[in-house]
Amino acid sequence: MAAPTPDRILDAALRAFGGDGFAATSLDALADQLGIRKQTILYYFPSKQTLFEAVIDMAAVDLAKVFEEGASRELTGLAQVEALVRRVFRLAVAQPELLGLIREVTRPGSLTADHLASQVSPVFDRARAFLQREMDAGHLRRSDPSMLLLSIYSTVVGVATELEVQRAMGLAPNLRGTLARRQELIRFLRAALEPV
Amino acid sequence: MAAPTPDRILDAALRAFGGDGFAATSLDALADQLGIRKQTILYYFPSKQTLFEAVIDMAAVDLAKVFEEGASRELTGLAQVEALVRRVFRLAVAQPELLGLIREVTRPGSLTADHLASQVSPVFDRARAFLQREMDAGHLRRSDPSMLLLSIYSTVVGVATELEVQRAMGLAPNLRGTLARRQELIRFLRAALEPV
DNA sequence: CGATCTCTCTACCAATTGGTAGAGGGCATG
DNA sequence: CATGCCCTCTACCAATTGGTAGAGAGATCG
Repeated sequence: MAAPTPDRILDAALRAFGGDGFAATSLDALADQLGIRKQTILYYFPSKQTLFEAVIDMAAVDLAKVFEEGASRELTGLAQVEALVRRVFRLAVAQPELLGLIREVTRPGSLTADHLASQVSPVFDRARAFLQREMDAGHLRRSDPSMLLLSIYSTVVGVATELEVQRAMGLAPNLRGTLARRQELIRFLRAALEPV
Repeated sequence: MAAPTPDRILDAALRAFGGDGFAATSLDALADQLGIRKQTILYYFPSKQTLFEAVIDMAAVDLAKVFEEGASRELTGLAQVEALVRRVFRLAVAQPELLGLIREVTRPGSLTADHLASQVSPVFDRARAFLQREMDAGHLRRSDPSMLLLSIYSTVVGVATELEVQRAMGLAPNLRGTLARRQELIRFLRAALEPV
């Protein structure tokens, strides 16, 4: 109750947009869920699109934080990659909607893609530079850093996100299962990345 | 013009649902695009949900085909995995909406997930059994087949699907780029999978 | 006290949604 | 010709959508 209204709206909107998607989320439903009227939402965010963009901006900050967090620790090579995977998984458990939001935005033809891209690409640039440095130093097996990053990204987000696929494969989507999946993914990445 | 109306509807619906999502697709828009009336759609598919399920069934058949295609060739280990990756990429180029549809269905809480799951899980079972066999035979590095499969799946679909992410990373989303990405992914998988 | 500002509300609205009812045309079969 | 079936249509509809207009409550400030 202490949280200011705009923050509460952003929070609920993140869950709704990330969970159900932009089109499937109605302002009325959002308002109901918050115990306020739709017009209160429109007072702070003049249109649904504006609200969506605000949510993305907020999400981008959180995401950047996840990446930057570890950058300071000065771990090398695989240790850094592993730490990143752990952080993304922690995020996936704590805020699964945030990863869902990414998938919503990265839909081909999304008008809002640029919005996220401009915020996230510097983060990617730093990550890429890091990988390049570690390869040059011999701490990681050599390969194209951009594509390596894309592969890591896709795998981590995919494994962390695609609950239904996991269910279809017969993997129980509980916490223990998630941790096991994380472990397996790290082994997988290690096998692919550790220097020969 | 020769194609029967229901087939044309299914085709357009796959593109629309896979590209824009279920909620963002309206029957009116679909009909307009086909040059028919919405009621004609509702004649063949009594509700939007029914149409969606029909599209999923159709997609599941196509997907299963992609997997089964290679199963007969009796390639071993990595060669088989590589061939599969190539087939999925070919599919991603030819019918990107199909992969988009998967992501739509695998959204958490999707009511239609069971529908796809029941069709796809036998395919996964076979793939899992294959991996297990190849590991036992020493053709692949040993690891948990389920999670390995999930990792492969996530990576392939992710790399093939997330065009906008790629754009954000500065990778041009053209055909040449896609092929390069495929190549890098195969290298990545090989590094992770080839027996020590 | 009166004025202004901040916030949330009620009251509407035009447009779009998925879906129903049923007319009518074409074509085959009796 | 008549009957019935297959298909696509026009005509509607109730519900929901995002959004506008503006009232009113409460605090702040002169």
